[in-house]
Formats: sequence, C-alpha cells, structure tokens
Amino acid sequence: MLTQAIKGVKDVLPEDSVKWRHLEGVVRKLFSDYGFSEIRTPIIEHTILFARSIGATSDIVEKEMYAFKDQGGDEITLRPEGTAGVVRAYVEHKLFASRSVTKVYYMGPMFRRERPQAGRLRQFHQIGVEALGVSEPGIDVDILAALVELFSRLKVQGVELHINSLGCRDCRAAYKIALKNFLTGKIDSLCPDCQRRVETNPLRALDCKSEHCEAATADAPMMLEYLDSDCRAHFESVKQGLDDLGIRYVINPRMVRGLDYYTRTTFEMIAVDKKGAQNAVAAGGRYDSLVEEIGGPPTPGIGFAIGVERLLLMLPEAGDSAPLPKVYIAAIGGEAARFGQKLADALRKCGISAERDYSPGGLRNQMKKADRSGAAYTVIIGEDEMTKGAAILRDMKTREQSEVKLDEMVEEIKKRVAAFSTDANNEHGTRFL
RNA sequence: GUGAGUGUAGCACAAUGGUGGUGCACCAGAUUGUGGAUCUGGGCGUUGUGGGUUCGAGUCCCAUCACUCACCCCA
Repeated sequence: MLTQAIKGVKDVLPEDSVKWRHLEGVVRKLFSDYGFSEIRTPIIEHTILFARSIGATSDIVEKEMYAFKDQGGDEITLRPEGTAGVVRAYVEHKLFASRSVTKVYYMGPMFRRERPQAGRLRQFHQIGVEALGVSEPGIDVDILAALVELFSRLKVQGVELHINSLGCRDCRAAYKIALKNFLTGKIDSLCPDCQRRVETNPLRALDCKSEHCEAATADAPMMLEYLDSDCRAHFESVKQGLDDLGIRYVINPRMVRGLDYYTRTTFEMIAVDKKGAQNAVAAGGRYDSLVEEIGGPPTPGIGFAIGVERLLLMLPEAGDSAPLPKVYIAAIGGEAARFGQKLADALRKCGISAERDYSPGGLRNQMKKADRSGAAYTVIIGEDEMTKGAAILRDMKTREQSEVKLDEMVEEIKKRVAAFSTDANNEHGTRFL
C-alpha cells in the first residue's frame, strides 16, 4: 500500500512531537549535569560489529537484524542497539588516549525486526549513556543515580530499580556450569521453552514466568553466590553507594540481561504495574570485556539504554502542547491582505510568531480562526483601516482593542509581547505543562 | 516465528441476514466588519481487500492485508 507505513514503525505527529522534545530537553540538561557529552554515531554499521558484541547466537543477531548487502557488496546492518556503535567510535578515534574516562550519551532510532506489540516496535528509539575507562564502582553508582534522577525529573511514578551482578567472565563461567547441571537434573519439570534454554541460555530459565519453572528453580544456585571476591566487593560497593545516596533498589538475583556482553553490575528500571509484558523501560549494565573483544585496548565500560516509546507511555499527560502564535492577523480585502503579509513577515523577523488566514473570508470567520489558533493578539485590518492608516489591535483575552497606526504596529506589538512572553512561554513559543 | 482478538465517515461508536446511522470534529449560515455559547443546514462512506454461501451480506464462511494484545525476545 502506497499510503501505509512499514509494519512496526510509527510517525510522530505534530501533537506528539512536543512530548518528545520535552523529554529530550530534560534528558540533555540532566546528562549535562552528570557530566555526559553527546555522541552521534551512524545508524548503519558493519554487520560483524553487532554479531561480535551482542553475541552471534543471540536472538537479535540471529533473526531480528535488518542486515543487507549494499551495492558495493558490504555487509551492513541497521543498528539494533546503541552501545556497539559507541564502543566502535571510542576505539576508532582512540578516545582512550586523551582522557581517562569517556562519558557520552546518545539518542536515536534502533531497529529490530520483531512482531510489534505494546511498547515494542521495529523502529524504536533509545536514549543511552556509556562511560568508558572506569572500573571503580563509583561510576556504577553515578550512572544509576542519573537514571533514577531522570525518572524523578520526568515525574514518572511506579518504577522500580532492580539490580544484580552477573560476575566477570571467570566466575560466570563457573556459575553457568553449576546452573546447567542443576537444570539438567530438573529437565522434566521445566517448560518446553526452558528445556531448550538449558543449552542456549540457561540464565533465562531463572526469569521464566511459567509456574512450573518458578517452582523448579526455586532452590537453583544463584549467580550472587558464585561471585568471586573482586566481583563480590564491587557489588557491595555499588549497593553501599546507592544506600549513601538514598536510592531505593531491589536486588533481583534472577534478573537476566539479553545481551552477551554484560558483566558484573546489571540493572533494569521496571514498570511495576505491568507484570511481564515489556515492563523494562530502561536497562543496562557493565561490559568490562567488550572493548577488548572488538579489538580495542582492555577497557571497562558501563551504560544503559532507555526505551523512549516505553517511557513516553508512562509520562504524565502534558496539557496544552501546540505552538501558540502570539499574533493573528485578520485582513479583509486585497490591499489589507498585502499589508497583512508584510506585517506578519516583519513580526516573524523580530522573533514574534505570527499567523494569518491564507484564504479570504469574512471577519467573523477570521476571528474564529484567530481564537482557535490561541493567539494572544489579533490585528484587524480592513478597508477603513487601510484608508485611515491605522489598524485595530485586539487583546484576545480581555477583548480590549485599540487603534494603532500601521507604521507603529510592529513596535506596539513588540512592547506588549515582551511583557507577555516572560511567563509560560519558552523561547520557541511552545508551552509545556 | 507461535497464538488470540479487531477492521463501518477525520475520530469515537451504532446498525434481529432485508434502504448503513448517532455523537464529536469539520464547513456554511443565522450575525453583508469582531472569537469560545446556541440554533439551523451540510456526508453518494469502494463497511480493509478478494472470493464464497444466500433471493438478499456491514452481519455467515474462506483467504488475504492491516492494526491490537500475548508468547518468544527485549528498550
């Protein structure tokens, strides 16, 4: 169908884009407060980058990537997540050489070819941060604090921070074997999905919602019990840091992250009212081996990504959102219309948003449109005014109007708008609530 | 990839197998130069699409497409 968007992608219409910009504004300020700078990496990368970083056998790489061969025969993929590209840029531009820590954030579209449903799209957007070069748990705490503060600034209620530690490569390997043995012993009481998972992704069985599996894994070995002393100390420090900042969290030893590169600290921001389905609105963790794995120097890293569409679903409703023109110009007759055009142009060049009716119509009609546009003032120009050389300036709220000479109109409006714009309107003439 | 549900006007919804309506929105007029209220008038909609059953299908059947929800997976 010519007039139909691709499955799983969405238009952000003018009514909605206000919400997006509000979110982006809050996010940019916050990340700046926490010392992150923006990075913009390409939407396409070499396919191999994602295969290496996310894990070749992960669902994302195996069946969800938009991967194609371009005209020159290169294997290209539309990014399914943001970390890989950032890490690639970090290594490619040798950012590790000039500073000890690199703290960046990004926001933009990601692509995964899944079956769409609530909070899950094929083109979706993530806002994420990455901090590279620091292995100390203090950075984990900073990152978590930023995440929690973001939800607080956005006034989003009903979320819980869940944290876990997956250990490092060494202690997780030992744990995986122990868990696999345990699950193999219970194989008959697991759901078909989990029977498969024992081989492919045993950790996932701990996260299964099936009652049988919950019961069967009730006394399964937990990763936290298998942490080596360094990983355990790291996790303890993170918890201590969160406590010091008064950040509430839930230790969730069964929490599993989907991407292969996570180590040690992992976390999710969970919407408590949605049990099960797409309740993770933000998630992240440490990835201390990733930089090295894709060919950079051994460098620890940690980051998170927020699902923008999921977060938007939780945002409290903003009130008035359409941009409000400050001045509406109602002109009757050809000569007046020409003056109206010039007046609008002059106002706009002064940074005063002006709107007018493009089609001829009676004054009543134009007043109606002026009213609906939400304009604070309306300039009324007709035959009489043109001959008199003075038009009517009407305050739409008080309904008071006065005669203003045509050549003084711009100055008069500037004067009034200056007083008006100090309150609820921001620099774009857009009102948020 | 698996399963279920839903497709009727711009939007939200009606219509025992028998001429497809209502509300909101929109446009015009009442008010030939003054806005939010009120009143009056204004819609030939390929009933998602294609087949089938029937004298007759928005309604029943099949297929297909789209959307939605859940599983899987994940932000």
